[in-house]
Amino acid sequence: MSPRPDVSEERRNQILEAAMAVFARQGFDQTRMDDIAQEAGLSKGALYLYYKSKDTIISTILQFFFTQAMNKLSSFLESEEQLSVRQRLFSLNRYYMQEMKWMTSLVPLSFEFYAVAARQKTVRHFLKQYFKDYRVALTQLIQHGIEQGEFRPIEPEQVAISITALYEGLALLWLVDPDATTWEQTGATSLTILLDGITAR
Amino acid sequence: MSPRPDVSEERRNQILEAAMAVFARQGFDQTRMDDIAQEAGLSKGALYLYYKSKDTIISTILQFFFTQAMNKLSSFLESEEQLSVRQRLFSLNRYYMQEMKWMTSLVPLSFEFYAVAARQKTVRHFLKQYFKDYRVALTQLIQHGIEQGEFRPIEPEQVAISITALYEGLALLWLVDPDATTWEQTGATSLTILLDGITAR
Amino acid sequence: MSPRPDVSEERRNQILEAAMAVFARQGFDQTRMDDIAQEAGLSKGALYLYYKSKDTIISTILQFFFTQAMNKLSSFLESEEQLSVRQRLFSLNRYYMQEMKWMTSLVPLSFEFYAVAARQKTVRHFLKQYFKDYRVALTQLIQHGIEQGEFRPIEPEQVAISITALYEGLALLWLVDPDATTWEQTGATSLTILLDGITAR
Amino acid sequence: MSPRPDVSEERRNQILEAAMAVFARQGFDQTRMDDIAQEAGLSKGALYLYYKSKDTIISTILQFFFTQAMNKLSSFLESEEQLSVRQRLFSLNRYYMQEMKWMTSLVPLSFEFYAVAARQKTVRHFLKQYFKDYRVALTQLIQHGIEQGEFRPIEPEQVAISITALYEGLALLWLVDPDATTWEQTGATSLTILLDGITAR
DNA sequence: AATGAATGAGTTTTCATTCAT
DNA sequence: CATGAATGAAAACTCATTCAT
Repeated sequence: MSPRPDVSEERRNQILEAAMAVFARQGFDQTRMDDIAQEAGLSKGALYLYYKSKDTIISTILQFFFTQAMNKLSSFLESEEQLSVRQRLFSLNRYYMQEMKWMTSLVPLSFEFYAVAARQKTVRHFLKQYFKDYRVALTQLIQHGIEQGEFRPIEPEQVAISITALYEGLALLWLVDPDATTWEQTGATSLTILLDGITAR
Repeated sequence: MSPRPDVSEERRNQILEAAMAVFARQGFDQTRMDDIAQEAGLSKGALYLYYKSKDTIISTILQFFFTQAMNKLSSFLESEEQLSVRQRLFSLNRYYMQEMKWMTSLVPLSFEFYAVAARQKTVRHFLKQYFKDYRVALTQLIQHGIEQGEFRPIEPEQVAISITALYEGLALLWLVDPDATTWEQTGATSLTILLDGITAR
Repeated sequence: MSPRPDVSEERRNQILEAAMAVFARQGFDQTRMDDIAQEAGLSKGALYLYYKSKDTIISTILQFFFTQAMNKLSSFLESEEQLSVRQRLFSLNRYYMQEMKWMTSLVPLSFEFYAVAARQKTVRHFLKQYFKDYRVALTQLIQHGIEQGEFRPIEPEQVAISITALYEGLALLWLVDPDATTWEQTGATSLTILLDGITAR
Repeated sequence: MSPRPDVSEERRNQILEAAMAVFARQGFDQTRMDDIAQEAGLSKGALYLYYKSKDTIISTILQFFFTQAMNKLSSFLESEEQLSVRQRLFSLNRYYMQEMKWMTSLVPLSFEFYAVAARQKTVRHFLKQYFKDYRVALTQLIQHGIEQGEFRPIEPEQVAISITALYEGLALLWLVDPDATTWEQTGATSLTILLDGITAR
């Protein structure tokens, strides 16, 4: 009479979120299935009802995490089309700097994956595609800036790479020393310098 | 005095190098003491004659690895004092790009440490100091450039951070996709853009 | 009286047959309650409505399986009383050889029980009784043959044991190598030899 | 100075014997690696120094057990060539009946393997070859008996199968009910009947 | 009656570390 | 100094059984 609602999807997310939290805190290898279970408020056995193995959880997170990051960039670039490229990049910068606060706990996850990428082909290939998509999106934006006369004629892809590298590097420095500087301002300053370097005069 | 030469130091280095190689290949957690012993051509027991534990090996590598990186930067900055700051930075860039080739196998090690830094205070603090030293050194150089009139008056520390972040980010992108671009050129271009952004006009 | 017919017995048999099929295929220990449930087309929970535990299912099968085997022998021996003992044994032989075909899938079950018998007193005792009953029935038949002058005076129980052993042994050889020989003929030949050995001359 | 003797072979046998004892007592699936370790007087870890897995131990036993059984038959058949075939078969019978006593604890092992054979191709194939070798050896002996005029012209292979089946069946009956009869005599009687059935008159 | 989600004790296997030789 | 056999404390994963619905 009362059809039990399907809790599968809910459980899968519940486990995924718990796993992300614990992985970010302890790293993949230092995290026990028991830790995830406890964080999720489930039993160890329940984990295996929804995910085949620890590796499956990890690779599900990999996809979820970077797909979401890419989606955020895409939707950001699609918006505010009336603004100048420079303005849109600064807007993105502010968005990232603000994200930092609640992503505090998730940035470590990125670096877990980067470490794994060095030794696992599948992870490396996935991230390769992610960074490629990221680069392509930024390249288009820079190209647009060149066409609009905002930037001087410069290889747009190289700029895209520079921007990507800059932000990944800043994330690392921030991870290691959150109090070293006022990161919001540092992000803005770095972007300013870089854009000044390509701005048409 | 002692008839036999002390091989302690030799053995310690032998183990360290073997460990670095294997750690870079497999990651800290995926590496067995057996793997290190085999790579070093020693027995597992011998490892414990020279290092108290696996963790001790790891933290010895941490110090060796980043201290060496810092030393390289220092000695680089001390040399070529007759050149312009811009020239010296490009020289450093060439040096790094060239290092990439033989450091191919060691870059993963950095990212192992970055992942660990997220969860271990001691590692994080060590890296914090490393990046601080790095930042200070570059800040001095930039400051010198400003004083020489090469660069416009800009917060030199922010530039130092930007440069550091840029190169760490490039290392990551290169790790994930070594064939994505001509990294030597990309390094140079990125630096060009950045320096163009701060060059006095 | 009850509007709904009692499906209990039906369910119990449904489960038993499913379990026999799966046990024969995978062995007791390698069979999951899930496997039985699936084979029976029921839920895992339903199994526990009709059987207290996996062990209960197994011991119910033990009883069902060998009781049925004994019943078959009994009813066989009771029939064809007008024939000679020799003829009745050959008739039984043909029956067994023909059974082999459809019992193909259940012979493994016997050997599952034989393996268990070695370590579980209750199973061993049950089989002990089964083989005793079997022996007694055959002994009577042989005794009858002696009295009829078909066989020379020989310890009838020893013959009964020999016949039982022979058929159990043939079942094993057939299980291990179904194509080694024409088992129907081998069964007949073996019986011929054995009966020739006790036939009055 | 004192070269440590290689204990590998010793350990491997030590483990094998312990495993055989425990497997015979508890069955393959009911035996824990801990049980074997304890029986062998070693730690669980030590087991894995000498055998890759539980399955490896089992299949090593499979080979050891049946190869040894075959060797015993072979060497038995090669001896006493001056005796009649009948005498040699009775001699073998006495040997087996006497073996029973110390094999008490190992017969269960056979039936463990027979149960596994039903579901594992590799085990089945191994046993298939074993029984084939066994059959061939006995066939030669029977053939010799026919040529010597001891037996009437009868398909020797069928007789070999009958003898093999008879002894395997007797082992089963004995396993289930060691006290049912005087097995030494039953073995002799069974063989007598069977040989009487093929003896030239 | 029936379901199937959830549990958690139990099992195999791994591996850092020790220590007798 | 050096070895490598041995240890045993984990850790991933399984599955009989329970129970809310």
